[in-house]
Amino acid sequence: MHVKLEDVAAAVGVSLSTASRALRGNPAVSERTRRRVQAAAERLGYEPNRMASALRARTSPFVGIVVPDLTIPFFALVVKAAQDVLEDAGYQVLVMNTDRHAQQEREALRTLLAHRANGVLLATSGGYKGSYRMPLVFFANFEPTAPVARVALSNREGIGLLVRHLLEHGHTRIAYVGGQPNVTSGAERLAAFEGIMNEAGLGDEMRVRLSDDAWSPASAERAVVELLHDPAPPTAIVAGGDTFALGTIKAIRFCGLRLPEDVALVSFQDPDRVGGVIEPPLTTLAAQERELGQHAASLLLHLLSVSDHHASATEMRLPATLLVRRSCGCNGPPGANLESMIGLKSVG
Amino acid sequence: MHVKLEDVAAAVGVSLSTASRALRGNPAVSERTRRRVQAAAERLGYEPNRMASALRARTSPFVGIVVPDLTIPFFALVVKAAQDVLEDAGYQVLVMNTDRHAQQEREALRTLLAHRANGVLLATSGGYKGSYRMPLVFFANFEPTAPVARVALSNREGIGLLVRHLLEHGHTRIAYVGGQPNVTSGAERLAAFEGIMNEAGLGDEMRVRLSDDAWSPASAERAVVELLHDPAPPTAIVAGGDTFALGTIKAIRFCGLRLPEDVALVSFQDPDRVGGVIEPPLTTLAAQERELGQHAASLLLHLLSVSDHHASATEMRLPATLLVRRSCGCNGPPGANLESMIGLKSVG
DNA sequence: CCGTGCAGTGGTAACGTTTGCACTCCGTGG
DNA sequence: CCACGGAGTGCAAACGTTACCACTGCACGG
Repeated sequence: MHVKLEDVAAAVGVSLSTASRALRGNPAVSERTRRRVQAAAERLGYEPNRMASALRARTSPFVGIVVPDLTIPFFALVVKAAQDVLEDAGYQVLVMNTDRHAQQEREALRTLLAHRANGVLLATSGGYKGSYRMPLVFFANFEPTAPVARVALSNREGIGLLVRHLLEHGHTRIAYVGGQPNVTSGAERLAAFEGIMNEAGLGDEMRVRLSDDAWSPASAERAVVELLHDPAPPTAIVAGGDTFALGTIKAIRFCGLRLPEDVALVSFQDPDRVGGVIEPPLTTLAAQERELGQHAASLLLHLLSVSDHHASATEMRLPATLLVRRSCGCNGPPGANLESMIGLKSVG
Repeated sequence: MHVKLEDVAAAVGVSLSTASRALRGNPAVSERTRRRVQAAAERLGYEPNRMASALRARTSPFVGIVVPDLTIPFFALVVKAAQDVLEDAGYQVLVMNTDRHAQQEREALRTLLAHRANGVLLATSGGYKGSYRMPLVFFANFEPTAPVARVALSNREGIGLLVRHLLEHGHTRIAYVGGQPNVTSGAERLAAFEGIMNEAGLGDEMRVRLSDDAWSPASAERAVVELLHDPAPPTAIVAGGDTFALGTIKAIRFCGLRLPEDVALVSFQDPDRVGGVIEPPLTTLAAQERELGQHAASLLLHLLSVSDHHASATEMRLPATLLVRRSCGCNGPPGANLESMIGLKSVG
């Protein structure tokens, strides 16, 4: 069905070995022969069978990226950035979704093993148990006990920036709405919030509500409505992620309150990256999906190059930056949220 | 490095053939042997080398999906839906981005050829030239002249629903803001708008502005600001996609106008799927990413099963449905846009 | 008692590449 | 004139798996 090396060799009248060498640029073949072989390959539409090459050369073209869900903008952006880096390095990327199931994560890793993937980028949902005999880099969510390289956002530092900004505004009754601590991002952000509040002597005034396992805005909305009906409602809310911010906005509106006059809001991530049309624009941390993906990919490439993937259990954290906009009560210029209009994407 | 079939066979004391048969459930091997082989494979952590199997069995595990950009929510959702279907059918999916470059699209197709992909799902950016000797299904954007199966949204019908709704409201000076006609979605939506307006005898009152090649909201915003400064500005705007709707909203606000009182807006897609916090909620067509992905994948699976991929050049269109919300001027209940809260996703 | 058939197994040739080794030329220096 | 070396090429063995064919027992019917 497909034209193979043999056909090319026959067309030129050389042996398989020579044809192979000519195509992969081996200097042992004469200039004249190389050109003739390349011409024939072009003419016949020859495309080397990568599985056969990989088998013989005892190498694999693959690298895996395993994420909970590709349709979450955060992961889509990280995956794209990582994929670009890895493909530039000559690898073929296999993207796998786990749908947040540990079982599916294990299956994904087995599949990658079956393809003899050179390495894996993993945002774990809890399915990682012990080594899988592949170089591995955790990103975003990791297994704290595993001696494996990882790169993540500065969850503690980021929450610190957000909360301290609210404290500087004079808020004391601050609530946190975030995800379950069963993944790294949820656990670290929650712990950071509690730590800072206790440190500030506001342990009694803080309120915490955690979303359901699906990290849905709907559950955040319910939680915030509940919070706001409290006899002593919070004057400021910290959202532990973009969807929680969305739920919070809806809840505040639902209760007939004004943002930021009645309740201030800051969020770990901006749900409004793509449009900048939410009013008021949200005070959030700067987005770092590209950096996260690029760093994770580079780290994996490094591990692959040194080929000693047991040694490096480094941890890399991307520094958090606060973007003060208007949802915290600061007086930014009213109107459209212009600075977030960079790097927008659209449906094609 | 990796344990191979030979090791498993040796551990049990059977031949390679028997071990192979046992693991792939060939009924020719006795129950007792099968169990012993499976136990040994388990114990040794054997994972069959899919590239070797594929090579020998003259089949490939792969199917490709080629999209302009995975970080665009529309494509992310379609890809996820298609990937789920294809993986359930036992295929390994290779996702490739083209960044809207015809050249990158051609390279992606060549790469898939090199992996001997069984078939491809392609949202083309213009790189498709002639056959690539693989079963192929276009989705969303296709090559009108190529005799290849395709599944797409009902662009004409959808624009028809949107425009006619505005006409029923009594609007006559209607503007269209959309993408360049260099891809199917841009071309069909634009043509539909012009067709309906002319048909309604409003050819003179219609205005058309096309975005730059990147389909960016920023260029839509500029275009709409321009439109609104016209001596006879449009009273209603049709956005040809979600990003154009975003740009339009910002432009309307920037001009100090009210939505929908001063200018009505309807959009082909909803930029606010994920939150439902934009005020007022937009009148749009119902989202169909899942259906599109599933149908495209099923169609490809069908082509693969009949193994005669030259015959079927069918065209499938998903029927469009209008979701009347408030941006068109209809009196929906004020407040949060609740019906769009289904199927939300979050960062993990 | 022998032929037949079938269940179970092993040997081995592929699949399409890459690569170590050996071979053939030829030019050059001794 | 012969030995030597290097440039260019071909042969054949791998890579890990699957599948065809052949073989061994054994049970059964005639």
